Amino acid sequence: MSPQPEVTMAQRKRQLVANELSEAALQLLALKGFDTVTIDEIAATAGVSKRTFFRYFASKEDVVVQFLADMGTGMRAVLASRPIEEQPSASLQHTVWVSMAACADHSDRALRVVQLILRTPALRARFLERQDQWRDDLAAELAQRLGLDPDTDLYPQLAAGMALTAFDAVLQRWSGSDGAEDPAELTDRAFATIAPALDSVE
Amino acid sequence: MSPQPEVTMAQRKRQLVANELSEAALQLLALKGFDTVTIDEIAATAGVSKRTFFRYFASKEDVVVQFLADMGTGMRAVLASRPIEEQPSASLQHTVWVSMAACADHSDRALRVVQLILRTPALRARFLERQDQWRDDLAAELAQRLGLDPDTDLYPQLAAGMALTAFDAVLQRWSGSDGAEDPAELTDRAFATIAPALDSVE
DNA sequence: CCTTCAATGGCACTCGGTGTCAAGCAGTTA
DNA sequence: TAACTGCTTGACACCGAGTGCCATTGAAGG
Repeated sequence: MSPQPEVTMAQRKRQLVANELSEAALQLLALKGFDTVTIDEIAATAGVSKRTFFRYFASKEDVVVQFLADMGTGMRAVLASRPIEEQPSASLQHTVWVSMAACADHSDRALRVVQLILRTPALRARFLERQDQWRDDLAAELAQRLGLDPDTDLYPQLAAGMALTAFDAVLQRWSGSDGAEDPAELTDRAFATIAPALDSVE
Repeated sequence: MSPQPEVTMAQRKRQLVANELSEAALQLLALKGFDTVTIDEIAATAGVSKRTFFRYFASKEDVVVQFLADMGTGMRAVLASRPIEEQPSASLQHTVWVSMAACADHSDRALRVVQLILRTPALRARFLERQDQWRDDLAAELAQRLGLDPDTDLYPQLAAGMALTAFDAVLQRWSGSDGAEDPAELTDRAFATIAPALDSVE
């Protein structure tokens, strides 16, 4: 009768502590501001020690930004899954659209997190850092798809940068409207502006 | 007989200490890596105390990134100085071109600094932060020039983002080639790709 | 000569972050 | 039940970044 449910109890407990920590951090940071809240405070609220906090998260910023971790590899995977015949603008638009949809899905938590990130300089900096890595990933994938040499052609890097510029703009509007504006429609509008540059390669 | 040469000796000394600090930091950081060098070390090399270091620079990253400080306001000023009839792509291209030219001018120092920034994660993060502010500035200037409402139109933000994407790509190539590639030519190529999107507004 | 003011150095302190170690506890084997 | 193993935890010491405070110095100025 399910002696080993594939996940040991230790693993479940670990996940539980991570959630506890994450939730405590989010609440405190949103309430009191990023730099007035100490890690001891967060850890104490979650009922663990400061040392344990750092066994789950690498830094104070990471508690908030961590949920964006695999979004980068996710974006590259989505882009890679598009048909090769598709126009770059369409492939990239779909890629951004999927990420926005992921946010809008659990908009309860995602919206709070995004708003906190965008209005907190230290967190926004980490977010930009992540985006920078995503750009490299997308550029590499684009170069491969189009058979371009990323060392001579500027296109992959520029196209990836434009797509993420669109993503950033859409995310900003979406969070600025408290989730009221439609992510899909915003994405459409942004790519309507950008597309002429993305597809101008022959 | 110029009793007050407009600059007091205290001011000159201040500038001198700043240079000393900046030079010591650049040399040590490039030599030993960003995180293995302590601020005490930098200060000692420059012949001052750690406390004095923080009277000149807000953080360890600032010693390196500081020289980019007014580049942002500079870019906005350049954009604002372009004739209004000019196509946005041309105005923005010129704006980026001026910044690159500023780098290429004192390429002795600028190249070292840029290379250090781009290959050091902590410094690159600060650089991205700065760029983020520049984007806001450029977007605001664009919106004003074109009579657009930045709260409804996505164009200003997107156009500014694309221009800075181009700037980033060009800077990366330039520093990657140790200054061998021509900044002006790189800028031309980048904007050749981007321009169709920038001028598609009617 | 005396005053004023800015720059400095030293010191103590907070906080983020890390290495280390001993203790607690689940699961396993005898 | 006892012993062993492996993982998680808390406590402690420690380092470096960054700040507040105060006493000292030295240049400028009356």
